[in-house]
This record gives sequence, structure tokens and C-alpha cells, in this order.
Amino acid sequence: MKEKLTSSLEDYLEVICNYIDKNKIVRAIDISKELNVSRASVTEALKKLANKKLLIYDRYGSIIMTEEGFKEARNVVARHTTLQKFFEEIIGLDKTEASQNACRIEHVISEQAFNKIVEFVEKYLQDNK
Amino acid sequence: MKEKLTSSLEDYLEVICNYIDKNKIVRAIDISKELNVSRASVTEALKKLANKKLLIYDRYGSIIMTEEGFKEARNVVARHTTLQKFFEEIIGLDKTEASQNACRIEHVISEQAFNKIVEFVEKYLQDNK
DNA sequence: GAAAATTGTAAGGTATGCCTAACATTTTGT
DNA sequence: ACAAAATGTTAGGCATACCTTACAATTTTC
Repeated sequence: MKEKLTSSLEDYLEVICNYIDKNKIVRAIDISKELNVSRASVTEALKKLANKKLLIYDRYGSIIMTEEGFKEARNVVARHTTLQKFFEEIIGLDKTEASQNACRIEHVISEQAFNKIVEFVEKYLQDNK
Repeated sequence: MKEKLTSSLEDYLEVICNYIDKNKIVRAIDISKELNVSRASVTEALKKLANKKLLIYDRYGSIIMTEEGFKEARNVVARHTTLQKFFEEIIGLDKTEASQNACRIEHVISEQAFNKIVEFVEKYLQDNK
């Protein structure tokens, strides 16, 4: 029975995943800068994510995402991407504003609503191109 | 300098406002049932809202919203209404699902994004009727 | 007009998520 | 290689937002 991640943990996971995709590795300090939290807070979050088997790490060791972790993270990233597209290309917000809203909404939108928005965005952009 | 309300306090305010509109009065227990929290939690929230001058009440007394409180509450309700309309009439979710998503997103959407969505919803429904 | 039921509050507890300060470990630079 | 700098961790604190339990006040009912 896997329980839903908190918004906060989803944020950490998302950043870690994006970082690994770009740079192969992530350090706590990268995450801390990206999310504007203290290094201590990152340590806490890493412990929680490790407990949930979404990543593996030892004290002072490097951060490795598990398959399950990637799965969860890609899920969040997908929500973000679609929402950002919606706000930018359909609603007409600038990139920054679109991203900020996507960041917050990605944690609270239901799966059903997300799926429908994916459809809507695709159809809308098709019809209006 | 008025600081942003937490999602939680916005929820309380919204329920209180809706209740007063419908029934003239609200009791702590109504709020508690509506939000699925304990009566004790309602007391806490009422204290916080009273501290912020959004409502007035005394121990065991009735709950009266201030003008400022109504203003804030109407604001939240407006966000909810528009988002619900969007999810129901444009995205095609059923009423319940639309409402649940509106409930969560209303607390995190930016003012700018909200305004643009209002425009979008109006224009879209106009063009597609 | 009490006793019973309902409603409201206070006290004390839990979990999350953040912080700072101090200390541990690792990495860098010479 | 080793001192200095950077990074990571721990410990202890704070705020929010819940909870339960016990008690206080009010309302209902007979």
C-alpha cells in the first residue's frame, strides 16, 4: 500500500530527478539551492525519501534514485509539464508565472483532472494552430 | 500589511461565509462537519481568524464576519466558482470531481492566473455555445 | 426548572516541514 | 599531505494544523 507523497517530498523528488537527468549527480546543496531551503532540511527530506525506498543514500554518500523513485518523479514532472504548457500556451501567462502556478497545482490536481487536461491541451492546440 | 491566509484558514472562511449566506448563522459544529475536522480544531481556527479581524466572536458567542472577512471570503469563493466552472464545463469533469479540484487549486493559484482563467472561461463558453 | 443532550473550549499530544548553530566529513588548493 | 573551504549531519526549536480527552456552557426535553 503506497501512500501519497506530500507536496514537499514531491518537490524534492522532482528536483532530484531533473538534476540527475541533466548532470548525472545531485548533491544536497544543489537541492537546497534549487528549493531555497537549508541543507539540514534536505537531509531530512532525503531520509524520508530513503525510508520510502524512492532513493538510496548513506551518510555523506551519493544520492541514487530507485526505479520506483524515478517512476514517482516522472509522474510529477509530467504533471508540471502539462500544466505549464496549459498556462503558457492556452491561458497566456509568461513562462515564469506559468511555471510557478504549475509548481503549486501539480501537487493537488487529481489524476482524473490531469488526464482530462492533457487531452484538452492537445486538442486545443491542434484546433488552434 | 495584511499577510496571505493559509489554505486552511481560507477553507474555514469560505465555509463560514457560505453558511452565513444560506442560514444567517454558523455554529462551530457546522464548520466542523463541513470540513471534517474536530470541534476543537474549529475553535483554534476561529481564534486565529478573530486575531486577524476577519471575524468577531466571544467564548460561546455567535460568529460574526467583519467586512474585511467577507471581502476575503468572497475572494476565495470567486476563485472556487470559476475553477469549478472550468473543470466542469470545459474540462468535462463531473460536479464532485470538479469541486474537489477547485477546492485545492483555489488556494494556490496566483491572482494573475486566476484573472486569465476568468477571461478564458468566459470567452470559451461564449465561442462554444 | 432540572436532567440530558448538544455544543464549545482548554490542555496536551502528534506529524510535517522548516530553521539555526555546532559539529563531522569530504573536497580543494598549494 | 594537510590546512582551508565546502558540504553534510545532528540536535534542538518554532509554527501550522490536526487530534483526543476532559470539562464548561448552552440548549433541549420532559
